[in-house]
Amino acid sequence: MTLSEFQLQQQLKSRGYSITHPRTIVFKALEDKEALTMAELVAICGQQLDRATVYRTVGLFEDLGIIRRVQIGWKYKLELTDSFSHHHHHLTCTNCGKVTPIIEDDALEDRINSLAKAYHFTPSDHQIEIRGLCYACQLSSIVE
Amino acid sequence: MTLSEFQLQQQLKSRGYSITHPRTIVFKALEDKEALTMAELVAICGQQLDRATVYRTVGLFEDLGIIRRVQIGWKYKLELTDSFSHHHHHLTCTNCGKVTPIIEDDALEDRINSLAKAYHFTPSDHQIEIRGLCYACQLSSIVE
DNA sequence: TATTTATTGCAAATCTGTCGCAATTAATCG
DNA sequence: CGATTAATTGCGACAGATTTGCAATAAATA
Repeated sequence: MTLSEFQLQQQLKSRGYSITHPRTIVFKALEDKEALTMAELVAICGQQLDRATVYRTVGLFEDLGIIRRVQIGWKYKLELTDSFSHHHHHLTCTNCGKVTPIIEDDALEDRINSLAKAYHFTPSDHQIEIRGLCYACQLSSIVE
Repeated sequence: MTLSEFQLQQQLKSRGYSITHPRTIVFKALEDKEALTMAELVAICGQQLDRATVYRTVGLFEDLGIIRRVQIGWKYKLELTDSFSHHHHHLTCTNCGKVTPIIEDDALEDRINSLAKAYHFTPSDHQIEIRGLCYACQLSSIVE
């Protein structure tokens, strides 16, 4: 069992939820992966789990702060929250669709927090998506 | 005709699309407004336009860079892009759902652009959503 | 104003996400 | 470990969101 999996079990147990096979499957599907769309997640788990179960599990995990939704391109995707992965943001290539994670940047995080404060907000989470052309697509667009 | 409306017509014409009544209606519905959900937009235009037309127009406007989708809470909303409004981001209250626009902040924008550059990305757009508690909800949560 | 082509409305089809309920599984306790 | 209890799941049905084909209509062009 991975450390994250152990954490998951703690989280569930401490909040009075059972540790079930479906919940473990959904969690593993998201572990150490780039964000997935709901359709992708259902496709991965779908052979073993009912669609409704995947939806219910995602809902529960969101409530528990285990996963969060982030917008990527036109859709939202699901990924583990910072407790189970590393805080990061996303670069999306509008040409090829490739998603690159941006590792945490203190200057950026500080600015975000100052802004929230300036608006009298107590921030709990935030997401940033930068859309544009990745290096490969810039090169190929020059060639064309 | 507003300046923006003129710009819209230029955009459409220069890319070979017709300037139609439905397209004008959808554009006006979004002009000078907070971001709308698709359901809200359909409700506003729905009496004059077919649902399918609203969807098709939104798709076209996204392709043309006239409108963009931003994530607000768990849903996406639609708003005019920077060429037709002012660049801004969003604070979403996770308690009452209120959305507050954050006016442009140079320090933040600079950092975003530097990061994109560091990853060899040519950025075209970006969006930031900060989730948390607004001032009013912080006060009421203390009272409880 | 007539012609040509793009665009729209309509209806049907498809996805997405939700719900109630009976069957199953996990947790608890002896 | 096996029986009991309560939570969870799978299934089928359903409501809402989004897409599509096609005939009717409107915009652009000359």
